[in-house]
Amino acid sequence: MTTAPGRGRTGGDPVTIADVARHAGVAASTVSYVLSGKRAISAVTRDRVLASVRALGYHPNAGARALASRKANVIALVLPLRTGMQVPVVMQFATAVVTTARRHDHDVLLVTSDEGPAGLRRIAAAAMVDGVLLMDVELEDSRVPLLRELALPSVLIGHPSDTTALACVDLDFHRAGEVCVEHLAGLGHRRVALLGAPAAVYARGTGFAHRTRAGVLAAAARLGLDAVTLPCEEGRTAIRRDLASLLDRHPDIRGLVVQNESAVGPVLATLPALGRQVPTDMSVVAVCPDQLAEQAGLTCVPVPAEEVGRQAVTLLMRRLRDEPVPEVTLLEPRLAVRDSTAGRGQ
Amino acid sequence: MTTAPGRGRTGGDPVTIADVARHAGVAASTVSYVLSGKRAISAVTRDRVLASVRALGYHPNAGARALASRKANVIALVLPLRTGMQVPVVMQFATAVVTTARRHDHDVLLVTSDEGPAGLRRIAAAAMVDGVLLMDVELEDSRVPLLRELALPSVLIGHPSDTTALACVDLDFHRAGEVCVEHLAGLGHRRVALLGAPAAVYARGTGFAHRTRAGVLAAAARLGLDAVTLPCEEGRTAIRRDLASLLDRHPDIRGLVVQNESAVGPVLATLPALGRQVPTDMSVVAVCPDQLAEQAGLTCVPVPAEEVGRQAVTLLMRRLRDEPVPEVTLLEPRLAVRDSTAGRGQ
DNA sequence: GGCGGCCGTCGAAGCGCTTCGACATCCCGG
DNA sequence: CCGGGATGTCGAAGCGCTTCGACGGCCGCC
Repeated sequence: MTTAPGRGRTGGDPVTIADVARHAGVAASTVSYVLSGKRAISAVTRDRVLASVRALGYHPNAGARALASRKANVIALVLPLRTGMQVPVVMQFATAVVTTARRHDHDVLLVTSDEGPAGLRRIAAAAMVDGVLLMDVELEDSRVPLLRELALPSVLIGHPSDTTALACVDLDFHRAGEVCVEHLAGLGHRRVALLGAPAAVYARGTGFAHRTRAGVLAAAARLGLDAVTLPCEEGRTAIRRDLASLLDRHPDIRGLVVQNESAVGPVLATLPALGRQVPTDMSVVAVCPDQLAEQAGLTCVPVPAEEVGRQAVTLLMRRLRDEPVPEVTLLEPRLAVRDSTAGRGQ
Repeated sequence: MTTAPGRGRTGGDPVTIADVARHAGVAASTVSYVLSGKRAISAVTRDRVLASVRALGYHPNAGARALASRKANVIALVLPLRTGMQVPVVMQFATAVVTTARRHDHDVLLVTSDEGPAGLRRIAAAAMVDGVLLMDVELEDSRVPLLRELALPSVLIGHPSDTTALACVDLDFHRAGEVCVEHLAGLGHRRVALLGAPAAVYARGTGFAHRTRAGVLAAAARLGLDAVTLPCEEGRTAIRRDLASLLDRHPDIRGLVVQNESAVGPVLATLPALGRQVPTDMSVVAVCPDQLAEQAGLTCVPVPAEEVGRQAVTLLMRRLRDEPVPEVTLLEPRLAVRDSTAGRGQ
């Protein structure tokens, strides 16, 4: 225990690997090898070094480590921080990402999409991160070619149209759409509608919106149901209007699939006002965060944000180790049946 | 334009400062000084260097820079990623932080509170960040003494009881509570109630909850109103129950202050069911994200998440430059009057 | 009994950058 | 016409870490 005078664990005096080496009576490289496990070290030396590490409160300097090893031990999380997105989902997702990354001894750098490709370029060129997690990927996403060009290990949340040489994780929204319709069909409903995302989201070519719609239509066709789909804007009054006009044009619809987080509440609030009790007159099933649906007693296909986050990080870590990963990982949707759906005549 | 063969801007070949120096025909240190502006450089040299920087697509290696300059140009954003928090607020806040930080040429490392003090220690000791933004600070927060000990530049969002040697930013929740009550009083209401955060939040000693309550009570006392305050749990049914029991015990309440994001919707939905039309029978004013209130046509004191985020980063940057900053920065609440409040007899 | 091989450790060479002191060069004033 | 302060540039010394090659000691094997 030869602690140099003045050496404490508190601010001001960063403990270096040389300090640890001196304290343990070994070479700095030995300390490094103990910590990284990249060479065999005798048990007795290892214990002595580890004891010194603890005694001095040593944490390797991130910059030096990154410089020497060419790994930052940081991943970037690129979030679509435009407002109006699926906020709680993003949050849950971010939590899962950070937690999982920490478990793999990595930290998370938060990057907003609106820095755009330049942001990615910068992050990559500065070697600030070893890999990237990209959220809210659109069908034709401008960042995708860039990722290929930069040869930056990445995992996408979402599902661009060309997934070659990428790694993507997503809920199987196509299947989710099918599951909703199958559920409604199983309850005996023959006419259903999808109240989808805002028109702008479809226009942007956002994968999940398109895929859900396709799934709804596919299942409807397969099961011989009548299905109509329409986008749905945000805001109480817009929703009310869209819903009213839908029911006006198709008064015999008995099943509603809602894929629009912010519409769930208003839809449930508006239906009774339009003379439809849920679930007696109208079955409602949503694709939305489970938290939201649970509160409202809503049958839904939850968006498994946490699971997606964990998977994404796991895949990225695998990529960082140069292990092969599947191009597309789709999570199987599950249906949580609650009180908002019921059979005909119940 | 002597580009070494094979040197491109794409993946694989990091461009170093030496490359730029060679390309521009100057010493590496000159390039550094051009980029940092820390020494005078002649216009002609500067332009030549900058041209080379652009031509080669040079971005300084973050690790090397951090190592040599002892600044990471990164700040940590410590978020309370426990669920059930004010999700959209957190998101808005995070957006503002990232955007503002980028404007100051800093990046943002996302850290979860649940790594706790150890996380802060690690980040600080590894010199990964130059400073820390701490959200969701409680009255007696265990991280506060640690911050002082680590001498880590920081800005707190929230307002612990002892702010000595700290820098805190927050909405003036005390004043917000007052503003709500003053508004209700101005409309002629004499009996008001505060439907607050979940009991657990008070128990945790969360500043904003306590302060709002204090503000409500202070204004009520000052203006001679009857005020009752009670916590409010989350979840539709709990809210309904709490609200019903409140109105049962105090049927003559005509003004309601709601400070619970997740309660806003259910409260508005439940009041008519309990025989109170808004605003005819009951005026409702909330302290919540404006987005939420706007949707519901609710009079509110918005939580200015963006503004707080910007301010926090600005203060932190100032701290990093060793400039003095005020210990407490309180943002003046403003009232957004909408359709949920009205005078008696209207 | 000697030698090849393995194990455990060390020293040194960078990683790419900043920064300090040194050194020209130029211009001004005396 | 020369000294001296700006002014502009350079070279070298690290920053703290990883990693490579080297090397001594030990064991087991022929």
